[in-house]
Amino acid sequence: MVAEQAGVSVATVSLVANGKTAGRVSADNLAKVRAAIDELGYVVDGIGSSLAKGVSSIVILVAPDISNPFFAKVISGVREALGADYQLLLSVTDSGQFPLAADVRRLMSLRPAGLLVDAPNSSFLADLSISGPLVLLDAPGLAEFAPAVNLDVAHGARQLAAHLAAQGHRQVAYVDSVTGTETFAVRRAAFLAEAATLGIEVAAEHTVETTIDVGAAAAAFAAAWPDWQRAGVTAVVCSTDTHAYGVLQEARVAGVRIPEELAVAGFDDLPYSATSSPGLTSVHLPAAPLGLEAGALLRRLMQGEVLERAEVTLESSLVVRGSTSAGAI
Amino acid sequence: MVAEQAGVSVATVSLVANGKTAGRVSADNLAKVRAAIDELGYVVDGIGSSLAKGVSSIVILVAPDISNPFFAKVISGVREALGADYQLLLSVTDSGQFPLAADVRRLMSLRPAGLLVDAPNSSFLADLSISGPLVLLDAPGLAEFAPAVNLDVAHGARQLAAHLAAQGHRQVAYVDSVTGTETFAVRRAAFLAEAATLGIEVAAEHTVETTIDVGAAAAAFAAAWPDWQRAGVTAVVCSTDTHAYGVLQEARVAGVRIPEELAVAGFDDLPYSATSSPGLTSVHLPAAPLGLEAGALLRRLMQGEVLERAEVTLESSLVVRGSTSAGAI
DNA sequence: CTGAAAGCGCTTACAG
DNA sequence: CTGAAAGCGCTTACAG
Repeated sequence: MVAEQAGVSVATVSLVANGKTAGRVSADNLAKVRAAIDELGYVVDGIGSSLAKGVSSIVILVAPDISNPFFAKVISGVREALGADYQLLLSVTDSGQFPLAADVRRLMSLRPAGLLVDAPNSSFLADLSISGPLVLLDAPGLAEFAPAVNLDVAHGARQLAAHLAAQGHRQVAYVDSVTGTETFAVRRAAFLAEAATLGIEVAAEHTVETTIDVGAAAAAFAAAWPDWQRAGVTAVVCSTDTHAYGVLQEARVAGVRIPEELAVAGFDDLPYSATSSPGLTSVHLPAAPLGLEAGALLRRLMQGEVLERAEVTLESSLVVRGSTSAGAI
Repeated sequence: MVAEQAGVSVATVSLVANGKTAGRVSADNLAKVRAAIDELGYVVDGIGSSLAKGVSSIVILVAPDISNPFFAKVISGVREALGADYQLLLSVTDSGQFPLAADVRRLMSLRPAGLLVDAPNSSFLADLSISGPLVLLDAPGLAEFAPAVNLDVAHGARQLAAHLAAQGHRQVAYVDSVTGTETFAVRRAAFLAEAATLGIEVAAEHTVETTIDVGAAAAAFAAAWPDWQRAGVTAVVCSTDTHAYGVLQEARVAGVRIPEELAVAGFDDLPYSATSSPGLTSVHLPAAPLGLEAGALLRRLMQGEVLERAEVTLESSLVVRGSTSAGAI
């Protein structure tokens, strides 16, 4: 250890570097060591430190889809909550695909201080069996596995159903996501349930599923629209805004007038939804607070607190724009 | 080391786990160790391994703006090139902000096998002084620091100038990005130079700068448009599509007809650019190839090859859509 | 308050 | 082909 140039033992340097000097290092030595550290530009070796301590200062965020702009806000929330003590690293997979539990286990061999898992499905969590600090994001119904911060997407979904009903829609189509993530099941179930009570029919044959991709959604809509139109469908709800962009795109190509001929709505309220023409009606999800709460929870866990079955739920709400309402932008 | 249950030494297990058995482990022992590993679900501890070897199997990708959907494709290209031998971790910062060299130095204490740095500026690289395998992405003019994979954005920029000139525009405004990334300087310089030779004027007072954010761009445009309009500006070029979305949004609010009254174009060709209404004319940048080439280069470096001043340049090209051409979608 | 020593889990010459 | 041993850079009881 180079910083012994301060004329003290490695033990003392370690104490200083870790700020554990309270009543254990003389002011004199403290100053000498600090000077040496500054001078040499010494940085504690993360690997050696991690091995000795048993954990690193890394927090790993596992997520199936970082390409989603929604996610950038979640990340900045997490970073804010975690502060400078921990390094946030993203485990990325091909978009929409969840990593294999085996991959995560390999990540765990880096001894992260904590793990954040976004939008997991239950089989993934069951496979995982992780011991360290773990917080789930957007994992409805999975609070049994670990503390979770969830979004009440159901609330927004019901608002959306009410909005469409108020606009007079009676036959509605649904574009679902193929990923087996719980949140999509909740979005759909909540919307369908509320729609049913309001006299809106969402026929099984008016439901399609695609990956979370503009092109895929556009193609699916193109294939389905003739049937839907014939059946009197006047609105389509998409499980994500990304799907909705595909529908808007294809609708423009096909000359379908939005919202007069077809109303379109999505979930997520991505930044572009305010920009598209017409603006996209969407269920707004609080991305930054999601990251912030999850980061705060994980932090407490990493500091040794015991949080059993902690579950925070954040509200969602409908933002109405021109894609469902001729009056709006 | 638990897997000694195979009845061999830790050394032998290590050999097997690292696939270095060629002529060093008997078939008999090989089988026994493999069986034990499978049975116990043993995973080599990354920390211990890294400490002994001196490097980990982590590749860190440092980037100023992962919220950009463009980036998702870059990442998937990198992953594809890197394969299963390396774990890709993203170092995230607040969007648009580049990490401090000090932060990166702390990351380096994780002993990554390699480093990928996207869109750096030269002062960041000068501060960095990294020794291990390092590849730059989208770092025009910085090939002196490390092997780099660049995008020939200048080519697309010139095409854009030619396109606008052909459409008869003579007074054009420019919306730049505030981040000090080289690529933005190149985009602007190439566009301005070509525009000048084609008789297009881009007055200094018709240039604004904002962060890469739809809202910020919209606000800047709203403030500038009255002046621009008075001065006869008929087209605005944005340094990113994200800026252009803000312009489109605000133009709609202000009742400016696109492209008749104002033509709008951007750079990046993000997925949403095909979806907006009108579609956004944009300089297409090959995202996935960028990641793929950079990953391949880094891989060679990590395997010990020496690549001096390697520089790969990928082409850009203009995609014309309705925002600059009434005939297009 | 301070330092010598053990130990974290591995890998790699080295001797056999 | 195989195993005992040293060492990677740190941290943390422990003895002084």
